[in-house]
Amino acid sequence: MLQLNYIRDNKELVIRKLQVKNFKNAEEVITNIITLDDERKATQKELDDVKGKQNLIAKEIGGLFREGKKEEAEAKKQETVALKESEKVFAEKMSEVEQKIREALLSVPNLPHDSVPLGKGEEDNEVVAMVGEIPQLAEDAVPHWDLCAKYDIIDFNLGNKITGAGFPVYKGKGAKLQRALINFFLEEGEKDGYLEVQPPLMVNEQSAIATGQLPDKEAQMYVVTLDKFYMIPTAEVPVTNIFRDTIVDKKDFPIQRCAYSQCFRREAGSYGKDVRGLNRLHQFDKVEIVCIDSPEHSYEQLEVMKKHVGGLLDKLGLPYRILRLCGGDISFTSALTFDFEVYSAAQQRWLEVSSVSNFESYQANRLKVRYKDENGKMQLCHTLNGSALALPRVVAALLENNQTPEGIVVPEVLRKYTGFDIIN
RNA sequence: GGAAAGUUGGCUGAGUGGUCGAUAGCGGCGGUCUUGAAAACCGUUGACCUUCACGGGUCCGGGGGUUCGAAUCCCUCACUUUCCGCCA
Repeated sequence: MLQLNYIRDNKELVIRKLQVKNFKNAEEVITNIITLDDERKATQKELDDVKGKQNLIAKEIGGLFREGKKEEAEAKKQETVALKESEKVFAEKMSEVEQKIREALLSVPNLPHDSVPLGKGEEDNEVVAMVGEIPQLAEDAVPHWDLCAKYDIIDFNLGNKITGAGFPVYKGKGAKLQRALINFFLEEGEKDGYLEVQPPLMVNEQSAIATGQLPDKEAQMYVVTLDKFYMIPTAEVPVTNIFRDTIVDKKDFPIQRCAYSQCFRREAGSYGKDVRGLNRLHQFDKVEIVCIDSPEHSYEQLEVMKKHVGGLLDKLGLPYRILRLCGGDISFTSALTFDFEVYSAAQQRWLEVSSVSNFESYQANRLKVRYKDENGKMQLCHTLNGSALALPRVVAALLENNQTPEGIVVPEVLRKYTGFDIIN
């Protein structure tokens, strides 16, 4: 959520920036919010006045009773009758206006950073880096879903039987490869100063609202109806909510957390080649990194996080590119996002394996994560997060890119975790 | 699943209808003492809305009610803890 005072002070800038995000009717929506807020202020003043008068009378009555002046006190009581009536009217108007403001603010996305390019969709994203060599595969190279079947390491049909599409069963070396990647990612995180946490996989409604999954993305989550819990779509939700309603110490910046979790996404509306094999799953494994920092340093921290994510891919020997998402493709809550995509050589496709974002104070405003600045003033923190990394597509690329006539070669860095160097 | 007790400021914990935004301790900040630190002592220390300011208002888990007046009484919801039952 944007801060109302910021909108008031920077109306033109806000409207201009919202247009970069292709937000419709920016001018109208923003003008309306300010008008509503003016109304709120006026109403509050009247309400405060009425309450002030009542408080005064109540005190007088208290004094009169103590002095034993009963009749005078009773007379005073009459004075409050009219005040109570108008209090009711103003209070109703107040909550009505506040509700309208809240709804309007929730509908406004975060403002994009100055560096966010204009654009409508993914075709307009800016490629900022290309790292590694695109592997040249043999003529008979096959996509990962064939390799999974050939070596019997990931069984999609079995998952279909047990649950449904998008819930594969990992077997033997496939399962071990999963464990190896998780351990590798977590230990690399620890090396770079991230404290490991293991969060709940279900969250309550409040947590889902705080990080922005509700109300807009409700259809993407699995819901435990009996208890009204939501299966997490990413560890970002529980890990960021660790800090909900807290005042953190600026001495602790940057606060860095990493967490492995399974993630659950309904992925309503997906179809075709996008969902083949490991490309898009309903349940998948991911190590997430979450940071909290001051507004002054959050963009520095974003670079630090990018370096961490890139380092993981370097070590795995996967070719990748980094995209700066354009206004049309960047998420509702993000100010600046870099996507990391690995090249999956048999599919000849780029697959997104990480998304690293700075949310500035947008999430923090809903979460109420604050710190005291040098002057002792309360300030909202900046929150950031990124995948480091999501497993399935990393596995897809590893299988495809490393296939040889003898089998699939396990990257050097993973061997101490897998205990084998080839899948055959 | 059954029963009981709770939810107060950064933390612990008083307060059961009127100078209570709230006693006290811890912690934090400032100071005295000290070469420095610790200890001791003194002072200070909640958030939010509104206002140029003075000031006014809100907040004692959430919501509603009673009352001239609610942290305090009533209703309701949520959560926590303890005991019993069940159990990885």
